[in-house]
Amino acid sequence: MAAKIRQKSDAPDASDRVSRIREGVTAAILEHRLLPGTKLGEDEIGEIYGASRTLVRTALQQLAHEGIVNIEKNRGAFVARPTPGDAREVFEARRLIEPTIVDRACEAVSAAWLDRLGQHLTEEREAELRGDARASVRLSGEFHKLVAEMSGHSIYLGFLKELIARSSLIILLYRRHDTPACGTDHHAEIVTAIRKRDKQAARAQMLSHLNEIEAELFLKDPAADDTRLADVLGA
Amino acid sequence: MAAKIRQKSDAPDASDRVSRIREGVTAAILEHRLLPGTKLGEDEIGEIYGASRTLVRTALQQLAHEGIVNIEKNRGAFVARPTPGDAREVFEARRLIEPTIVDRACEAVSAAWLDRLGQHLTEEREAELRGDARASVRLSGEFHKLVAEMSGHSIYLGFLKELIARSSLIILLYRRHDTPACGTDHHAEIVTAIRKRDKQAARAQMLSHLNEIEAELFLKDPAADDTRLADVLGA
DNA sequence: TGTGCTCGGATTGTATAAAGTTTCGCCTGT
DNA sequence: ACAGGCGAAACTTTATACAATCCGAGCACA
Repeated sequence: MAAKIRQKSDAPDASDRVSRIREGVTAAILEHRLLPGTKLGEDEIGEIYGASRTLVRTALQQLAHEGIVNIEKNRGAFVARPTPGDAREVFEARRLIEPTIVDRACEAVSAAWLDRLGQHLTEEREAELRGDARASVRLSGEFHKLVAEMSGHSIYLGFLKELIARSSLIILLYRRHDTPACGTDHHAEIVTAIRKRDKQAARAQMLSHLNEIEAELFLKDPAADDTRLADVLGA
Repeated sequence: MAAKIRQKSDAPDASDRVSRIREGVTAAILEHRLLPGTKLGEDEIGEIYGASRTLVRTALQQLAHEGIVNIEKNRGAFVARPTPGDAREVFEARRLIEPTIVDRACEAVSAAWLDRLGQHLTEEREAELRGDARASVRLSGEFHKLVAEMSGHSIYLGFLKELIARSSLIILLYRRHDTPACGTDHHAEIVTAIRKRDKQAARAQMLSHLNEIEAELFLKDPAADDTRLADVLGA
C-alpha cells in the first residue's frame, strides 16, 4: 500500500466538489455561456452539481474574490459586469505584469514547454478554423495562463488568472468587432520569441498584443450616472 | 427619511461580522501576535467573536485566498508559513508593482493626500519612539497600502494588500537583525519625492527601500527537505 | 387611472445538527 | 521495554432547519 503523500491543500485541480463547481462556473463565464448580470442562484447551481448550498456558497465566494462574480447582500450572486474603468485597470495591470512573465518564460524554455506551447497553438488554430467561438475564447485566455505557468512564479500566475478571467468578461462586454478575442498569430509570434529566448522581442510582442486587444474595445465613459436616463430615453 | 443609497457590497469596512473577524485575525497576524503555524480553530475564534463557525469559516476562507492562512483538508486553518521561495516571489512582485504605484501616486498628489501621508509618518515615528514594535510593524505595512490607495488603482491595491500581508509574515520569519521592519526614513524620503511629483525619484526610492528590506532577510534555501531534520537535530 | 401600501412567495443569511476524518492515548503482544 | 494497533475524543466537513430580507402582485384609495 503506497504511503499517502501529503498533497498541497491548494492543489489547482483538487478533485473536491467545491473545485468542480468553481471550475464549471468559471468555464461557463470564460466561454461566454454565462453573460454579465446573470443571476447565479444557490439552489439552481446546487441542483446542477448535486451539491448542497453550503458548497455552492463556498465556490461563489471564491469566484467573488477573483472578481468575476459579484455578491450583493441579501440578493445573491451575479456574473460581474466590469465597468469601463475596471477594464482600463485590468489592461494596465496586464501591461505591467505580462511582459515580465514572458521575460521569465524565456529563461524557463525547454523542449517540454515548447511542446506544450506548440500543441496549444495547434488547438487554437483548430478551434478558429471550425468556427468554435467558445473554445477560441477559452483557449485564448489559456495561452496567457500557460505562459504564466511557464514563468514558474506562482504569485504572478495567481494574479494573471484573475486578470484573464476579468478580461474575458470585458471583451464580451466592450468588443467592437467580431474579431477573434486574441489573434492566434500574435500568440505564435510570442512563442517564436520565447523559443529564441529573445526577451526583448517577447516583451515587445506581448505588449503590442495587449495593446491591440484593448484597442479593439470601446470603453465608453458613463460621464454621469444621472444623465444616462435622459440620454438613453431621449431618442 | 433619507433614501437608502445602495452601498457597494464589498465596502472595505462593511460592518458585517465576517469582516470584523477577518480584520481582527489579519491585524493579529500583521502585528505578529499570531505566529506562523498557529492553529486557528473554528470554535476558538467563534467564541472570541461571538459568532458561529459558519461565519468564522467564511472569514478563514477569505484569508486563505489572501495567502496568509493555509487551510489543510480535514485538519483546519493555520497561519501561513511562507517558504524562502515564496518570499523571493513576493518581493519580486513588489519590486514590479510598487514603483508603478508610486508613479501613479505622484499624479494623484493633493493637499488632502499629503496630509494623510504626513500624519501617517508622524504615527510611525511615534510608535517607533515609544518602542511599540507591534504598531510599528502594522504601520509600516499600512504606509505602502496608503500609497496604493492614493494611486487610485483598485486592482493594484488589492494585489498589494495581499503582498503586504505576506511580507509581514516573511519578515517575521526571516529577518536577520532586529532592525525596524520598514525604516521610517525611507518612507519619509518616498513621501518627499511624491510631494515634489518627482516620479523618477519616487520609483527609485521605493525600489531601493524594497531592496533594503529584502537584503535584511536571510532566505536560506532548504536544499532538500529530507536533510533538514538531521541539520536541525544534529547539534 | 395612477400611486402607494401590504401581504405572500422566494431567496439568502445564520445557526445547529449529523457524518466523516484525523489524532492521540491506551493497551496488548512480543 | 517497546512497537504496533485499536478506540475514543476532538475537530472539520457537509447537510439541513430556521430566521431575516427582498421583490412583486394585488388591492385600496386619491
